Amino acid sequence: MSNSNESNTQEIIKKTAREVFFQKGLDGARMQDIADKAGINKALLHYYFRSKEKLFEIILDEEKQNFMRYLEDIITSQDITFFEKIEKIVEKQIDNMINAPHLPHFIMNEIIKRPELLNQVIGNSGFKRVFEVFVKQTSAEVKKGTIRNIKGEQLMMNIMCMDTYPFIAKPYFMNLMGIESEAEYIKVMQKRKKEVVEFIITAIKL
Amino acid sequence: MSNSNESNTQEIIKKTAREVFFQKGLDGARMQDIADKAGINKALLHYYFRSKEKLFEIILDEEKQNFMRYLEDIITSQDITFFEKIEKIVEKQIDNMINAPHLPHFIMNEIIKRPELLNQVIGNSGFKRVFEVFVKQTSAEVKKGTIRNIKGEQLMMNIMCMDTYPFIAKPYFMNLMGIESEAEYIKVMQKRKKEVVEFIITAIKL
DNA sequence: TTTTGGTTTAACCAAATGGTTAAATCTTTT
DNA sequence: AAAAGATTTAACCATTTGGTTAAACCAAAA
Repeated sequence: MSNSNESNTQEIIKKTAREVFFQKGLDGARMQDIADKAGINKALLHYYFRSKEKLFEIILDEEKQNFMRYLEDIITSQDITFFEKIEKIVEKQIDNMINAPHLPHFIMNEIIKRPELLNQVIGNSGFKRVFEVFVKQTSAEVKKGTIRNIKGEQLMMNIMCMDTYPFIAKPYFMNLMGIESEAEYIKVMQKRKKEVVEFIITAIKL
Repeated sequence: MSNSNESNTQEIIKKTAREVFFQKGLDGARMQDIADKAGINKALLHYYFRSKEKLFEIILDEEKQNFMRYLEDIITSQDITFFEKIEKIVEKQIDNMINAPHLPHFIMNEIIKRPELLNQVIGNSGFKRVFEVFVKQTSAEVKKGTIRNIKGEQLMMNIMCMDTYPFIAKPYFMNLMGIESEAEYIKVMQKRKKEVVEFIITAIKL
């Protein structure tokens, strides 16, 4: 390895650590394993990140920002219809899952182990406020008569369920559907986008 | 504690261990913690279950049987309509989640860490075969013209998503919806049953 | 060339943890 | 009362693992 790699090596470590933490969790992850997979040694690991907890916290901080934040723009936008919003939400959410398939499971995992994390993860995201906006928008659409009577909470829940769970239960669904490779599963998920949109729209449209 | 508790104590240990494993995972769980919460001591733990792995394996074996098996009766039954089947599947599945909320997350967690488990969990369940039956039934309904053109794989995926994910992301949804207690969340999930059924039926019915 | 900082090596420490053991105690059965 | 099994206590061991340290090495910048 060459010199002046400060940011480079640091990034390699973080990228590797992210993968290991995603797969094994905080407890299951081993510093030695991270070092090996990053192609460096344990001493250098601690040279950059003082401790396992520190490293974990940094990665959690970075990841939690990617968790749901992007929905704000779509939901608060004024120039598209409610149905178009749903379409964009589904597409964006599934795209994000394709890019970071382990994220929701990882986040939930750590929240279950240490419930204190919940506020840290959700609190800062501001998604709660956006969520309430969506709930009001849903009521408005019901009043307008564009969709049938449904609560925004349930609708958003259904959307998030259908976008997220196939990635949490990926190995399960892959086996069930006889899909062998990750690549093929991603293709199925790409196609699934418009299936889900159609499913939701059909379920609520009047 | 009294004597001749062989089965009794054994059950207490398993019940406690189940909770701890569900919450902390195999790596995060501590034998001392299990012993404390079960109101016994570490020595007795090893007296009944030789090792942590052994204990874990026993619990995993018991739990994986509760995972999805119950769907067979509903799907293969001849005397109810396709829509009634969906209704029963949703109700049964949500009921099961209420009784064992951590199960799917727990199972997925361990499968991610040790992919070899997948065959052990799904293979024996026989659900794959039942799943294929459902897929054929869906095609048949499409041909009959009772439902719109949709693949059985996607439909079943949607059903499982909406039944399961709200329990995996329970802390997240609770916070989002401003629900304070587990009991209240369960009530919401009870009500949700017919919402989900309505949602699905509306999404596919012609 | 000297200096600086990234990197390795290798030995080491302390704490946590799974697991064992032996003896004593208590309870139920015979 | 004696035997057998359940349970506790408490000490102990071996391993894993996070973390530290000191010395040496090496590449690039000054």
